[in-house]
Amino acid sequence: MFYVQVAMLLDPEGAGRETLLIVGGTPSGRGVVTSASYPVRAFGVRSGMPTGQALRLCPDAVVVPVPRGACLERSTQVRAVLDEWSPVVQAASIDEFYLDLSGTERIPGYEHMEPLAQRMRSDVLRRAQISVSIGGGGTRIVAKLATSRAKPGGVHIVPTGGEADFMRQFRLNDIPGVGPSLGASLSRRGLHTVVDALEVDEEWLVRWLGDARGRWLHRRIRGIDGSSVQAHEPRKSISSERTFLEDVEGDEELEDQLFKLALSVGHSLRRASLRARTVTVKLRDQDFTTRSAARTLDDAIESDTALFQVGRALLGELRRKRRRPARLLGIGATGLVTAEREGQFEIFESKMQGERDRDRRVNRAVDQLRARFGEAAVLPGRIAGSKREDPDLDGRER
DNA sequence: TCTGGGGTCCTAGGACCC
DNA sequence: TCTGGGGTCCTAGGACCC
Repeated sequence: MFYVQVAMLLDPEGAGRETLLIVGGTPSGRGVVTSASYPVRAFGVRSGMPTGQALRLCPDAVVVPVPRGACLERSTQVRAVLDEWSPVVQAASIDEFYLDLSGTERIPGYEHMEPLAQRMRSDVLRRAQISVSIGGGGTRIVAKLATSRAKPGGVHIVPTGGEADFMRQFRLNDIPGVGPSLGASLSRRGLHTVVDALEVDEEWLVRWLGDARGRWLHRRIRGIDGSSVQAHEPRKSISSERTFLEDVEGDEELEDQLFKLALSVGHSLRRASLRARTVTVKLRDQDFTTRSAARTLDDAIESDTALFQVGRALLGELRRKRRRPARLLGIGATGLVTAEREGQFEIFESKMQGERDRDRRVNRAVDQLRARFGEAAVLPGRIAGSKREDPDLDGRER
């Protein structure tokens, strides 16, 4: 419900008054449902569903776009409150956090956790205006499933020692990590519920699902989860992609689009003081075939131009292999290293193949100008050329 | 009913190294 | 003289999550 709550807070007179609210892409475009209010879900609307289909199920629903910036802001606020309640808070997504309360169990028993979680919930609601659900348990997987029992807007604590019993009520599809594919393959073997799967020896799960997955499921359905709560996991990738309103055929237009995406990824990299060693380009053809091409460089890069140059070569490879109108184009950066640490090895500037120090300085200067005077203050020639008549740009800004 | 955008993790095969 | 074994890195694709 996070996206729906933020959309309602953002527009109290409009979306805030709607009971039947869908947050997601426009029905005329190519959007899907990101989230929907509970009354809309009663019509069978689910997230990920094409907005057009959702509106056929619930014709009176109002669709609003995803308020991305506001969601990020609100997520930060929620986290700030949670940080006061637990020394270790891990953000699992924009609207999901794990808190490690180890140590507090010495105070009293689990009965203590229920009122604690209730106070936490009230605090988040009061200070961030977001209603959260809280689940508690001895492992991450149990806590997560407990949260699903707590919804909407409540608390569910699984007592210590009650984990295995708690798991028995779920279907295998409910287990996080069991998606459509694994679910179907379990279903084919007659396994639908946790109770079904508890009957099966680990050896058979391994034989059916492979070593890693078999052992993983065997532990998971017993509520066992080896992973711990980590406060600040470093980012592993930064990407930007776009589904076009209409499929794009021309190579030149694709390159223009790629350039814009590269600007966005470059900006995110520099803001996070990161550089990337690997660049990946993703292309989805008209028939939904999705392909990608990647290249790893000797030196990590952070400038828009370097990202674009590598990306353009990769896009060329993909287009040579298969030439169809493109539905989606994306560019991603992985193999991330912090800009400071990587910088220590830049002894021989002239040997750099990816980008020059000059590229970096130009990009950082442009970032600063944009931060001060707005996004349109400085535009690359490639984009500015087509915007010469843009009324938003007066002479000073150009 | 045509299918978003931001991510993480896993796997399999090939190149390469000692 | 038919063709070891262990390891890392890279690429492409796919499953899965919110």
